[in-house]
Amino acid sequence: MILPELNPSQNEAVTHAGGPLLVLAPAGSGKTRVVISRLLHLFEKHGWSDDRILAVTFTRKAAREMVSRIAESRPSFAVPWVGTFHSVAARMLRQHADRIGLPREFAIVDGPDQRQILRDLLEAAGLSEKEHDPKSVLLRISQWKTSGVSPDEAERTSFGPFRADAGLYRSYEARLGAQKVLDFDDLLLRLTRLLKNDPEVRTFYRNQFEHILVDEYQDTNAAQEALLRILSRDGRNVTVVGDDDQSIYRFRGADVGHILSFARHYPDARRVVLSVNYRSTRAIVGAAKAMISSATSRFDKDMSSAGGKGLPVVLKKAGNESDEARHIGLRILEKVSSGSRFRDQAVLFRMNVQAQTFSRILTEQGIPYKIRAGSDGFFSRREIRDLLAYMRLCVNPFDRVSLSRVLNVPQRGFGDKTRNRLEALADKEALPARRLLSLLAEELPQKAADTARRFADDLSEGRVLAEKGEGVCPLLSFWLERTGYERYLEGLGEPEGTLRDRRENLRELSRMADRFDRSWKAVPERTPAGVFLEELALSQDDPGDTEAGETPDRVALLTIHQAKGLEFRHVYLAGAEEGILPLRGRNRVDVEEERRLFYVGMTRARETLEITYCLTRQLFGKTDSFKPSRFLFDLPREFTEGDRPSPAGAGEPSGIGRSVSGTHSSSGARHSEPMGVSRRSEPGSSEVPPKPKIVSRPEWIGRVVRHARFGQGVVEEASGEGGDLELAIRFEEVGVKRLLERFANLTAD
DNA sequence: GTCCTCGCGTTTTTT
DNA sequence: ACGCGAGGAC
Repeated sequence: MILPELNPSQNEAVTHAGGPLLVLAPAGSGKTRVVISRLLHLFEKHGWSDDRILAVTFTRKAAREMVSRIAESRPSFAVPWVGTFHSVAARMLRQHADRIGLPREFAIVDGPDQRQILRDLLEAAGLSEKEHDPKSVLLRISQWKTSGVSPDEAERTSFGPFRADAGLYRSYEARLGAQKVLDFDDLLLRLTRLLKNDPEVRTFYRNQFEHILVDEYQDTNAAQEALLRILSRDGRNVTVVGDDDQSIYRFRGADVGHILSFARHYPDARRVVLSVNYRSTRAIVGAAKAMISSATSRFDKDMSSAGGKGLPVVLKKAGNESDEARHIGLRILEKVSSGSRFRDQAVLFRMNVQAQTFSRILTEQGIPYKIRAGSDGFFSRREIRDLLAYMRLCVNPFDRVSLSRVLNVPQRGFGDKTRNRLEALADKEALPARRLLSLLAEELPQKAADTARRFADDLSEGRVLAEKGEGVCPLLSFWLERTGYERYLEGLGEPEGTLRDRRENLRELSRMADRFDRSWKAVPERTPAGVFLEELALSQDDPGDTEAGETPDRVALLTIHQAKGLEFRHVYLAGAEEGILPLRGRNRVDVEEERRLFYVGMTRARETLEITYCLTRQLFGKTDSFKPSRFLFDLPREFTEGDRPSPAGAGEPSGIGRSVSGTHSSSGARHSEPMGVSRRSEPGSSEVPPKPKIVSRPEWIGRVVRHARFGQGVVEEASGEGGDLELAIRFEEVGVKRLLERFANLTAD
């Protein structure tokens, strides 16, 4: 097959035959094209039918893009097995649900549901949310689950407050089981377990998929990696594509170690590096390359730009965040007057709060912009969650979270007392909602009992409607009408605007249901509502985001995380300050991940890149002064211009391990304002110290150790830096400490 | 059962 | 600054 438009390494990645393949695809290296070309190449070369290849992505957006790109190239292919890890797993699990005692219509609980379950469990256990923050406990539970630690083991190896967390883990699992629902982790874990225990199913899929391709492999977590391994023929028929430098999701379990050690885990894996950047100018690539090369754990890749030299990366110092925004606004207008559009430009920052200043200032300057809805997105709106809860109860009557949510919405006169009674009944025995309500009715006074029975009847009616399978709209309308939801909203006494928004959201939900019903094709043994709800559960997409067609001419205001995978002609990377980027959180920072984040931000730019930093900034209500980001010192003079920061020696970040700042600053830098002294590199010492070998040491995580002074603790993170093993250990008494294993003198416990 | 006030903590986000 | 949760008042 002739692929004339591909460069040699792209071509190698596309045509590689046999054996595991790792494609290292840095920003702008034509990754998507290579992925699509490879899939088409495999189809054509082998004459496989279109269900013989599995392609997994991390986001639905990426999956959608893959599907449409394939369709563009070869409309004849359907490629049914393209999806997210979770959607693919859900599909396989439903297929074989009977083998593991799951109903085919098992529901999937999302983040807010999980949090609600945990809150209920905390209350039942008499624990406070203060000491057991639901989010962190869930994170902990997720770590336990993904690393294969059972509640029993967790209880054995935990101590202090974690003992209680382990107890919560046990009851959390029990409650999910009783409700016949799975969380996101379960989708992967249960499938992996099924494949492990059931040779028939395992053989079935291993035979079905001639080839498996994984995109954004640097974002895989342990559960996904385990699934990939068992689903594939021991990795023989696997292609993974990714970029270790763009791994920015460690906080949610991604382990860059998977991509870094791919060759170790999959013997005779072939590695192809796509090293030509077709996106950005030489200046941008040069600056980004220099800055990421100071990272400690990465593949040493070469990168070159296929473009022209371009304009230098501009560094700009601003007095405060308003000045910063005003400056960027003016630059945006300059670009527009010289022919660029607003939508060619993007402002990138570390934290969502930073968007507020830009929003205010850009409005003043008359610049159109768009901000992606954050946590107040469509699917976290009360009206949406309420109606979805009603619908979910009809698909899965065991869903306690949904029942509890709508118990008193609209008001039925059920308060805490009634709720507790209901919870107690549900604890005793797993029963469908209508049975629970009938039982409850027996304990209630006449009037309340009638209400409970009416509610139970409504639920039965809704259930019948859902089972009939005539679509989502009838079910939605049923609940809207039966609950008098509009009247309920009116009675809330909220401001006019809020009420209007809520009504508009409900209309949007109806439209979504309508669109779904129109395109709905019968799936054996599944109800439309079940499929609809699964689609929503697996996509927390803002519906506004997915509206196709028009692309309004607006500047994009994005966090760097949101910008991943996107590109813009002109990028403004704002807030390049110590404490912001790298961010200094309450706990500690993972400077390496922050560096990659900075890198991802830089590499979004095609033509121009401007990086700004503020001397002072108002954050959390008070004004503080900030120092320029250490990463700015890694940008070579050759590719930059403007306000190069002068190294300030004082106030190095505390903690063990050398600071990055200064160590790698370009040796020839002249310091216009030599206020600091110490941090200059010796002239001629521009040699970067030899790259330490990797890196992530997952085998340490979860180990219980004893320290002479701090006592007993559990290892939360482990990474090798400069040949040393650095551990983050949570101690019972003193909290999290970061220690070098070499010096800490730890004993196993 | 609902409203109000006080105090605290504050990343990043997908499925 | 601001929102959220806990706890008290009505």
